[in-house]
Amino acid sequence: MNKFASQLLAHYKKNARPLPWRADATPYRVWLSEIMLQQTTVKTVIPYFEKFTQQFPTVEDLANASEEEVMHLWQGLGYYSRARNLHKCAKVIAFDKDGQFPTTEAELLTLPGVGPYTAAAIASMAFHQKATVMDGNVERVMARVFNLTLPLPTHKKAFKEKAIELTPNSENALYSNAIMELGATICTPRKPACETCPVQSECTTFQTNQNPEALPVKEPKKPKKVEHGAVYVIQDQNGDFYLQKRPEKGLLANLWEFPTTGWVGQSQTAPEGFEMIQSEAVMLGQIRHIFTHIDLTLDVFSYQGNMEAQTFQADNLPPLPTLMKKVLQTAQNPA
DNA sequence: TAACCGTGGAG
DNA sequence: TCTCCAAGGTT
Repeated sequence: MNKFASQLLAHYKKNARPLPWRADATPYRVWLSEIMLQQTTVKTVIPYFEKFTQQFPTVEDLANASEEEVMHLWQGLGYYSRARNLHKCAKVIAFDKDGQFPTTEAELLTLPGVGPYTAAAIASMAFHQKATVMDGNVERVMARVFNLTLPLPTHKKAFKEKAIELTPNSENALYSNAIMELGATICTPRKPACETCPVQSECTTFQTNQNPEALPVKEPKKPKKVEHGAVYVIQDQNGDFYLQKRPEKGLLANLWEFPTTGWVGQSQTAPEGFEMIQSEAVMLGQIRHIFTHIDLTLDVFSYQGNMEAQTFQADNLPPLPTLMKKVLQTAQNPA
């Protein structure tokens, strides 16, 4: 085993964080945690992981749940296509594969919601196969250890080749956890703890006294679209809320929302579709919500009346995305 | 293949 | 307030 891997493993064995999915690393629990951890921090994931494993102790339990139940538990975690793919994948495993996860990277890669990173993670952590996990943490560690200044994401392949070079033949599950934990806790994007790093002797950037915060180099991102619209919090005579389902594809797909106008790129909002109530609706304030690719501002209106949509009691609302929770918050507590 | 797809925290 | 970005995948 190379020196980088052995030093990293020695440190990890003494300092590993006791994460819930590590104690009992069954394929089901590893898979579930890895799907949740896609672009999501450990701290955010933990309560969701606990909820899911309590409600669905096995992949069969998850497969037999309703879509509504799964979406409800996922509420607030974001990237909702992950939840739909999670449910789809559970059904494949439970009903087509006799409850058994495939054990190789190539087979795992065919499952819904499982890409190159997650396939490698499951093969390594659940089945103890040799696989190289490649995520944002590992890219950053490789950039600094080898002082790679090639920009990402164009040169992802070069980073992966370096990561493969360092991957040990034994203790692969521990190593995969260890290198990501290094990136998450020591080799962090800003203010990395190089003084306490277990692999500083193997790190070119540290040894040549260069600035680790400058790495990895990333190509410029496209600016977000700025959009603006209006949302109407409409209550009937009983105080029940009118909600409608969003389209099955696209942003916040298939989730419930307060009725909104279209979103446009100007600062002026036309009450398209709500002309009839616009004159009587009361504007309560604005909310702003930043998505990955959209900077959205909504004018929040309230109105007493009726429309053609489903009503819900205030204390029994369906799963709402965070955007719509902000709308509700504004309606209940106007600025 | 580049665009799309949430949310919360750090600095 | 703004930028970055976190155990990425799909189309």
